[in-house]
Amino acid sequence: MVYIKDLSKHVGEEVTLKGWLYNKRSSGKIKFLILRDGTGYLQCVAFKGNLPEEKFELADTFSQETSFEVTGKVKEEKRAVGGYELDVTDLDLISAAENYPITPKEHGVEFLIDHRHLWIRSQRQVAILKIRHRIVKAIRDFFDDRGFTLFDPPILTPNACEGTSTLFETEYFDLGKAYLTQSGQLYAEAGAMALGKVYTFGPTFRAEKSKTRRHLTEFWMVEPEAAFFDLNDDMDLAEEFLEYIVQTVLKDNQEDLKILERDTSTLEKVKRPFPRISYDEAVAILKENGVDFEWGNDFGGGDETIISSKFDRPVMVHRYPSEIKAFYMKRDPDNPKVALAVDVLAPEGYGEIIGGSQREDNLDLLLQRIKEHELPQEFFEWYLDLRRYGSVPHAGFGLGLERTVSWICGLEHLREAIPFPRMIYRNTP
RNA sequence: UCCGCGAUAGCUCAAUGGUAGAGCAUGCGGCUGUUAACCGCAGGGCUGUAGGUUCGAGUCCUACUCGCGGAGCCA
Repeated sequence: MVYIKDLSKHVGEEVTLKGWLYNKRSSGKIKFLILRDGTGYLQCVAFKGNLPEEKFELADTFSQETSFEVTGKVKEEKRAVGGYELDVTDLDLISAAENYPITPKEHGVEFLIDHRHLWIRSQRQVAILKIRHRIVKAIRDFFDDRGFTLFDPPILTPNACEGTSTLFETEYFDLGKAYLTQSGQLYAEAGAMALGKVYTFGPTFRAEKSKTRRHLTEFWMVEPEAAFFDLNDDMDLAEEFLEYIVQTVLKDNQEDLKILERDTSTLEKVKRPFPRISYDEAVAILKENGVDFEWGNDFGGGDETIISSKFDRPVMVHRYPSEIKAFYMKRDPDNPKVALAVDVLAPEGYGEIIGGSQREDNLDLLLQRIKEHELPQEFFEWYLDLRRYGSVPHAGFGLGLERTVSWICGLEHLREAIPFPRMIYRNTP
């Protein structure tokens, strides 16, 4: 048995393939069966007379998504999808598929998402999932090659990490409530004090009732954290990281990007250095564009689009008002009103894909922040220990995997960037 | 939580307040190079639910349910 992606090595040979029927066309004495096997698409041509009569008729009984085995000679054929074609000499049914719900015509998003378990078989979804896989591998390769150690944080946690988001709650035996993690960052900080440079990579959960195309309740996040990094080191890392991911996908997934009809010219521009602007400069941009924006507020989705539209590559916005940022972010010694935080805004309106900061490494200041945010100090004692025993400057960031996939693939909605999206009104299939 | 929009055949959508229609899918027939193939025929509907207005409601009104998008919050 061979796979469609390897057909170039078998031109002229008779081979057997297995897969599913993607589409079928017939014209009397000739039938075209489009086979898909997860690695590609292949037009199988059944000429009457080239295969036993009963096998020729068997093809008529195959409906969309029927699984079957096919044998024939491989030849190059410009007219066919993928550039190769199979002259069928034998054909066998594996299992029938009656009335497959997703037909070759248009469907609404609601119908497709109801049938997500089948929708992922379609060409477009396969391309997205392959790119997602390549991005995940690029992320791991990037950090592994730069001395970062994978460090898995717990998913069940006793408290709200940043004390702001609404979290999913569950009963944890006799210990009361536990929550699904919204970030592995605090644990990553502990890891950085042990291993120097670490990254976490796993699912995170937000119970916010967000009803937008940019939100999921369950999504994947990668969070590097490095000891002895300041904000500039953090931004250097973030831009090298994004450049690597985008250029890797451009190198390895041209076919998939073509299927998605992604305009790759904007992705090709994702090269260092990225523009770095302060929050103040970003506010000035908004005001120049007629937005009535008050210093101290956070940017909304529309604001982010305006700011990012001024640049041809991702833009890093740093030094946000500390009031709107998490308690653990270090304040700028030159201006305590702002935090040493950075958000990276993707181009083309895809918004914030990275949020990061230098962390507060001073015990007394951190204690003060916890009080100001009215957080329960007892839950943070272990975190405060990191400042009690050899505290060092450190920084890190979090990158949302689905937003990154969404941006690189040019998707309309985050729900296509993950195999089984979890949204506020949907947890099936 | 708030603000908009929507719900008609398996799917995508039409239908001035006056007999509920098309394309795709499905079934049958035709075609030796098709590219979401094409041509012909056929089956397929309690118009989201409950009320109301009207001689008459898919269409107008009210409530509800479900969904979609946006705000807030964030990756």
